[in-house]
Amino acid sequence: MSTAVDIAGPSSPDQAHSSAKIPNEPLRPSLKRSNHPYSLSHYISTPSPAVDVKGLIQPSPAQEQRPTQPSKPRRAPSWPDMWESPSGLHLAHAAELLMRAGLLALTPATTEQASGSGPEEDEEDSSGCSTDFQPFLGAWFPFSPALFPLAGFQMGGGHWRSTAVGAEGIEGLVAEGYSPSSLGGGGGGRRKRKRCGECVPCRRQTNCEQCSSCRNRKRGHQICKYRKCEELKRKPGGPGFDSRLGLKWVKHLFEG
DNA sequence: TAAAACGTGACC
DNA sequence: GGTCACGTTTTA
Ligand SMILES: [Zn+2]
Ligand SMILES: [Zn+2]
Repeated sequence: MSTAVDIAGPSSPDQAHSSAKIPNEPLRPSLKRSNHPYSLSHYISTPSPAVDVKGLIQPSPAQEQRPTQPSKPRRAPSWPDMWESPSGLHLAHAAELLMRAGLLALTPATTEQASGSGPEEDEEDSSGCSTDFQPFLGAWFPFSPALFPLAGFQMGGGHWRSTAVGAEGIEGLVAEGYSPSSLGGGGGGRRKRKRCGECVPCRRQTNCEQCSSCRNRKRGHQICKYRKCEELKRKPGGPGFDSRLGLKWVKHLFEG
């Protein structure tokens, strides 16, 4: 009874509350593309969406117009980037093994999910983000879904479709790879994950200004609690999962 | 164990 | 150089 309410949270009256920043679009350029036309009532348990929608979604026309790509063509997510786990584990290796075995068919599971033909965004909080891949696993992946978040290989974070899918997928890219500069140049520095941009909190566009994070933004350096990405809330390696074990297992599967 | 504080990566 | 916010460390 709290979760649902939490999400709706202290619906900020309007973006005026969104602190100073959170420029009309709280989401970074790469994010704001995800201009979902959903009727908010989807993610909010509010009897009268019309009202909240205004405050939360804000159909700013400015968002509509896409200036034919920002000056900075967010480089397409190259595989290696996505495979690198935040924990330093190179999923690439595992992936290679998988691909060699023909298991990893990077087919975007977006077929209809993105089509919007189905208003039912079966997006149930966190599960929604990682569900994309579920079919794969269930179908012919010898791994349990729980294995995937293993090496920071979070579907929610680096949505696969981004690579294969067309413009839409790429544009909506939120947590595509990481900046090339930060990848190797950092020198062992751990990279930050990015919000998925699709979960309920991510879709929120305004800060509540009431939660502890909002009130304590100066010191807390945290995003509004109601906007905290569900994916980021999860531990990078999943609860009680040792990523190294995961890789070992993968190798073991293919190399004996 | 959760929350607060802090360091700093990422982006502009 | 400033802001935002993720990840880690410290504190309660
Ligand atoms: Zn808040
Ligand atoms: Zn999210």
